[in-house]
Amino acid sequence: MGERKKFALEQFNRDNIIQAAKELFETKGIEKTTMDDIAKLADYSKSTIYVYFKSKEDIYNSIVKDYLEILIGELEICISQSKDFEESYYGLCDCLVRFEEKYPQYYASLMGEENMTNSRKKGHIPESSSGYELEHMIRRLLEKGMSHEDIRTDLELKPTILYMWSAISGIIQVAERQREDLDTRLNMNKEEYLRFSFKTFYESLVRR
Amino acid sequence: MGERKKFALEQFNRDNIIQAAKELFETKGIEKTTMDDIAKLADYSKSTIYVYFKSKEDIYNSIVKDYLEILIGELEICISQSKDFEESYYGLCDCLVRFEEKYPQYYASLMGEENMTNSRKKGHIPESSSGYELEHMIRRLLEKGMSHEDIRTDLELKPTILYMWSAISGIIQVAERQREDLDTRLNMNKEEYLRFSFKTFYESLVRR
DNA sequence: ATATAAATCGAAATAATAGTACGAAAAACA
DNA sequence: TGTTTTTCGTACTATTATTTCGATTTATAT
Repeated sequence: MGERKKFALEQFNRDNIIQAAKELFETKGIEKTTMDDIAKLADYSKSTIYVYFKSKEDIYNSIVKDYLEILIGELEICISQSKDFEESYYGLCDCLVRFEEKYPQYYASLMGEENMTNSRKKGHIPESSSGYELEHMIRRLLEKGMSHEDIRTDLELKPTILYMWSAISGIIQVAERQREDLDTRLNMNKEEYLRFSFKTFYESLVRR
Repeated sequence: MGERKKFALEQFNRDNIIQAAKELFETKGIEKTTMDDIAKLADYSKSTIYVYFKSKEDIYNSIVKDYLEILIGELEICISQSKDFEESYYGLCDCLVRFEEKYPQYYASLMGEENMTNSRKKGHIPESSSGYELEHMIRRLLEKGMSHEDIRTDLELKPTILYMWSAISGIIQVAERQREDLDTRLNMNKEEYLRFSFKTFYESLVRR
């Protein structure tokens, strides 16, 4: 009987909790947000929170998963609309940069740069490997829309795609980290530096 | 009077504590290592630990700083011994890869990928910006040993150095993260993938 | 050797917070 | 109306970083 309804209700409650947590994580930061905070804002008792999520990390991972889907959605649209490799490439770069700027916290998690509690704890492998999923997704997207005609003939497609992804994510990461210094050192803002790097990299990949 | 001696003693104590912490962090992991553990292993009372370090994070940061110096030392040697840009480049790559494999935990911190407690806490900027120092160092090293003759004439030197650094660090990061999958997907091991990527990138930079 | 100062210790107290326990109250349901 | 499910509230446990502070040991100087 109440199977579907029950499920819907459960989702409803989980969503409320996640919504509250999201807000708090963004304003107070993850570490400073307590389970009591979340309970209060979501207007549930703490016990109830623990009915729907088994831990704070569980909540965090759910949020990350949400953002993963958002990002993947954006990437899919952006790539599917592209006419050729060049458009896909720049679209992808742009998409990632915008996402990183909008949700730096979650971007880092999605990239596998970090977990909630930097759990490099010996032997503790994060259950939600959403971090890795993203890279698989990207590779799938690129493999689909890309052919041997698009890149230099001396490069093998599959390793090149991963290589390309490495470079792009490295560029974005460093650009963000060095944002302050770009101006001083290079007389460039982040925008310009990114354009320069993406372009230089693109041209190095394409057959000339 | 006892100025020099006092300083030496203080260093001695700090070193003992750091030594103990290092051991514990590596065996038990950072989070699972308590201040009591450190005190016991270092054979000091907990109160004394707090005389020399103001927090657990302070200890961690000191350790990271040590590794930063080690890495920088290795890089300096490796680059100063190189005859030309090609050697510097591959030496740098090799150095970083070896370091990353030896001390993955500290490598990540040095790279600014993570702090002890992933302190993306709002407004909390890590005091010890050792993360950023590394990048400056690398840039200095490369700028010194590199000239306009080494890279394509259409590229400006300074932005290119940062761009190069982005790509290298991205490649290493992704290679480590995807280590498991490289075999399945690319029929390559990490070693081979890295060689491929570094080489491809190098050739894209160099004037042909 | 002895008084003074500095370093260290011990042991208890504080504080913060994740997660648990469990009976009572409320809501949904049959 | 009786039964089941959900939610609540409150108190409790457990862990740990960090602080406090008087007592004790060690070094230094007179």
